[in-house]
Amino acid sequence: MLSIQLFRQEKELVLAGLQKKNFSNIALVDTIIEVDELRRIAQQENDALAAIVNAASKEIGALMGKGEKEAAEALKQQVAQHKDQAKALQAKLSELDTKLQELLISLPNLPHSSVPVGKTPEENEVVKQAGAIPDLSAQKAPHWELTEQYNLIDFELGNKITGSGFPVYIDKGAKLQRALITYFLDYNTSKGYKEYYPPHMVNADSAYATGQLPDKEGQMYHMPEDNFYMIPTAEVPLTNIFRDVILTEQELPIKITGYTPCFRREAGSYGKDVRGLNRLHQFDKVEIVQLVPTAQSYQVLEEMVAHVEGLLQSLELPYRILRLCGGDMSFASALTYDFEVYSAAQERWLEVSSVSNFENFQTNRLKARYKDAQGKIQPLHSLNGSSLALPRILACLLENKQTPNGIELPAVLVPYLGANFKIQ
RNA sequence: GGAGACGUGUCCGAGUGGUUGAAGGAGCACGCCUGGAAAGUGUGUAUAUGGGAAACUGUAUCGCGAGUUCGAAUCUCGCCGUCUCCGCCA
Repeated sequence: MLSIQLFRQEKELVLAGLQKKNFSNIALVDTIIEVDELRRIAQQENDALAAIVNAASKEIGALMGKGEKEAAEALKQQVAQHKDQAKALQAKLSELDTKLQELLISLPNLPHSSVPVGKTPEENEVVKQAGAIPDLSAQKAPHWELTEQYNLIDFELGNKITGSGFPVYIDKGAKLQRALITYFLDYNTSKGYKEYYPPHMVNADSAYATGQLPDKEGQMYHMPEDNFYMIPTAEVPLTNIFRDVILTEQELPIKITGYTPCFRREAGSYGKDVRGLNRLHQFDKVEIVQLVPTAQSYQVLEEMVAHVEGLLQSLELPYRILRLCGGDMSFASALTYDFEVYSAAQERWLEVSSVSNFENFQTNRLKARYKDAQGKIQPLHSLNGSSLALPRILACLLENKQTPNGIELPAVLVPYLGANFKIQ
């Protein structure tokens, strides 16, 4: 969440940022400033009275110790008079505290100055496009035909077992999936990311800390009996490793990676967007997360972009990099680069990675900080990215690398699939 | 799931209603000592929030939340977690 100091000191900046992010309820900014002022007054009143009561209580203790019972009793009577007022002040303070917290948590992050103005995906800025788009004149089947032809994925079977959007990977399809996950993790760990295998359900505190709650309440699968949420991305458990943690300077930068399945309800999606592997309720993804000192975060963001780009290049896929406009960015992000891979049979770009700098938006909620060499507590910035989301990568590999004689998979996968692995 | 025990600062560990934000020890940091190191020794060593330019200072925090009390780490209730035993089980 945004720091309250920002509202006190840089109101105009907050307003401009929210506008760029296409956030409609701008009036909340004034409400927050008002509530903050009321809260501070309430705290001062509460603290002053508490100080009086505390001092008197100590004196009562001292008098009792000296055996001056009567004086102690008299003072007790006196202090007791403050009781109702003290309770009222406390209640008021905690109410204002809660209210302020709720207000702050409902506001999205502010966009970085380089974020393009815009409301729709069409207004995202293409910063780079690379990789040759294959010539599919000989054969141009969409991946849902290829997966059926080569018996790699059974969508209907998934429908039977669970419902739509839960495909079953079979035989070589399953092995290819496993190979891609392992390759992505190896690639990440070779660049200094430490691997974690986290839980696939999280509690509400974790979902709040990374910003899924309250913003995306309806998008996550919820288990009401235990109040757990199925993770929509590994970002949630991976980032929450550092909730309520004060790191030392030597531990930085934090660079971690993890594979998890991801679960998304995707209510309201339909049509060609959900065909085949394009959009699923359960899919696999390998994630990278970094926690770094604030001054380094934008340089680290570029590093992460280059990291993901290297992975796509090694898979020999045509891709482009977008800088998302204010209206298309996620709730928690300050700057996001999306990676899209060209699906040559569908003739459309599919998002396969999203790399974001959250600045201190998540770390504020997380209470993740570090102690510098002088022992002073300093804020951190958090960043994350997909490296990579599996289904669309699989779809593009199948489509782009199809030939009349089968699928010609990229050479980097040979160590993971074996030299004799052929889809034909 | 049932029964019992327990949950204190970076760690270990005291503390069962009164100057306790919390004894003592370890660790860590800095200083002294040393040719250098170890040992020894001195000092320091939580977080959040409010006030203040700062020094400093108010308040809150002993798993979490509520309650009793002039006063709670200490008493009561609820929740969460850990350990042991039993049950079940991949």
